Amino acid sequence: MTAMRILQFHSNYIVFKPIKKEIKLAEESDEKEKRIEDVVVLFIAIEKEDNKTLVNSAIKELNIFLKNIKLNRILIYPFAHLSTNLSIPKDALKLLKYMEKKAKNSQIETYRAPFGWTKQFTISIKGHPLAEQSRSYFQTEKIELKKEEIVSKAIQAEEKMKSFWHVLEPDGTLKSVKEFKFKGHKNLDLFSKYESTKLRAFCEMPPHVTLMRRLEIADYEEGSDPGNIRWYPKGRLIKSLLEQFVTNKMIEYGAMEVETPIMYDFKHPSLSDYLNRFPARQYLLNSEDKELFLRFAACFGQFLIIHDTQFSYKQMPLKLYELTRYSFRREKSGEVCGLRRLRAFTMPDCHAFCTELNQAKKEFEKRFKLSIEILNEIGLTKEDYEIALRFTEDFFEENKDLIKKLAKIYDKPILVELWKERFFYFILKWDANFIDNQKKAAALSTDQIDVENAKRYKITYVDKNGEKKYPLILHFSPSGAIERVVYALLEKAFKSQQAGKSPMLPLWLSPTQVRLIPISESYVLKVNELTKEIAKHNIRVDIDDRASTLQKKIREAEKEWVPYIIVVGPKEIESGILSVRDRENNRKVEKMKLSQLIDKIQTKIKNKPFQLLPLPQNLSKRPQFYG
RNA sequence: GCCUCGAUAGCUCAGCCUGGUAGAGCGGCUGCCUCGUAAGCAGCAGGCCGCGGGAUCAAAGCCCGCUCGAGGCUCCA
Repeated sequence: MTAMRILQFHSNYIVFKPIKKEIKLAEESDEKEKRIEDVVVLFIAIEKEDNKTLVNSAIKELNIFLKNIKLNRILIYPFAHLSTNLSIPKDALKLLKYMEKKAKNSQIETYRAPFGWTKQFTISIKGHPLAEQSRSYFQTEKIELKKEEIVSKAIQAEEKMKSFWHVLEPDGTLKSVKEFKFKGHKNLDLFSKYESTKLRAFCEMPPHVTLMRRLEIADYEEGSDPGNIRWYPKGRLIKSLLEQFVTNKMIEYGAMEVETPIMYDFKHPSLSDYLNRFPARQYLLNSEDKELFLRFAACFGQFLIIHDTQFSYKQMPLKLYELTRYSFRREKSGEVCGLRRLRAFTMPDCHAFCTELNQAKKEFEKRFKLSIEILNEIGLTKEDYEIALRFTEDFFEENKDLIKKLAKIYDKPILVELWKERFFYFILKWDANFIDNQKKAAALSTDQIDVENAKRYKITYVDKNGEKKYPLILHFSPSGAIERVVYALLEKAFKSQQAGKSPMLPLWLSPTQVRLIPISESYVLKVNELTKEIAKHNIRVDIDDRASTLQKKIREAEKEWVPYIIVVGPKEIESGILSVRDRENNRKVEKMKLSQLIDKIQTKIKNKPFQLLPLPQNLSKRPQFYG
């Protein structure tokens, strides 16, 4: 069979130097050392049967390859040692020159090492999978046949997976994305484009990263793996409050909180099957004779519990809940970003085991409402996120009632991803997506109806007739990863700042809720009494007792996003009327009694968890974690 | 994981192209000021110029590799 052999390397650089002419026909050369950076080097031996047609198809393939690796530079390097069937030098040189011309004609930056010389070379080859290739170019008919086979298989797989994008209106009508008018739904438009066309915007450091550091919430930890975050006291407080809040909500909903291990035996029979389908993103660790992996969700722990649990239709839907601190996913290094996408994250995860589809649908709807409520109480309203619903054509035809209900509950257009056939383990899924300042979407809450894993984990319940049956499993995260909620709150605050408002966190999450600023040092002692009085009412209050000016202290409190700032001097001490600077109300100073302030705050943070200030009450006693 | 860019004082950054003594502002410390709603004044301390290698008489600077970060690609069970 005729074939042209090319050994192809994507190299960081190649240095070569012609040493000695080998044949009469050798080209002229200056015999100087040449260096070419970031180049695809093609080592070629021209064989007897090689011809222009083969060169043409080689260049064609090469073009595709270059596009793939986003490079446009090649070096044609005659290398006789590749073959024992070399053509005569005259023909070989002719063909090499033809190849050079063809490459140049198709806009490739082309270099060629001289023909007919012994050359010395050093090459540094890149590490990616496509960097080293040996290619053979066959006669044309052969190539086409091969391609056709590949293409038809790819099309089959793609058809199955292909997504059709629609928008579901609150009244339940389904329109294709092309038909839908996005006017007035800017974020949905962005989201649909993000999902379907993968269009990305350009920005510098994500705003929330700058903020999480400046506000001493969280920071990167270089001493760990990328995507593992350090949390400073203020950040730990915020995160802890969110964790408590979501957990309380889930217990109220009727879920039973459990705690399960973070690492599992790689060889466990129920787990290995599932794992081997997705080996790419796991953290693996070896411990003595065991191979373990870190969980990437709470599924394993809860499934293993429920596998050993006796339950019947009478106890269903049965709900288990766990706040995983942490779940681990070894996301690709280029995807890890700030608090948006981590490798170690805190995930509230609740599984509901349902008897059959009707029960699952009912539960699904209940949780959909619950999620919207939870996000809202956290401080993320329907305006802050967009919902996507994903299902198969069949499911939609048979369950329009549920889809319509969901549309009505959300009361805002929903992006729909429709598949011809089921490809994943679920038949229905929704997710809430936050659109950030870089116009990137990040999923928060999500729920799905899983029809595969009960069988895989041998989870059964006993039905009315005493028979063992596989339940449907709902996978629910009421808020999404807690880190991601913090990210969304910070990005939201930045958005409001861009809109000319004072950025802030919700009052119940603000590390300092009230800051007292004594008018001068001589008032510190008296103001301290006031601080204690306010702290008694479960309000996080602190006092700026540092030796600095009043104006500067106010500026710093504003930069810290403190919701209420109170300057205290002789007037306040005598009258008992406080001048309260209210951040939410455009930083206007309002006069009120201490009891009024306490009432106001307590009303606003009613039903939210409380935790004490995690820092010294006196600012003079606080270290500076950042800046 | 790939491509491109970046890393200099606790923070934000200049210097790098064209190699030859390490710079500013903020912050910190000390002193003065004792202040009425977003930056008072002065002085001092603070640097393995991300890490490792190379070429050079000489490297923050040039070359190679690595780590971490950003954008893009890809991916997101």
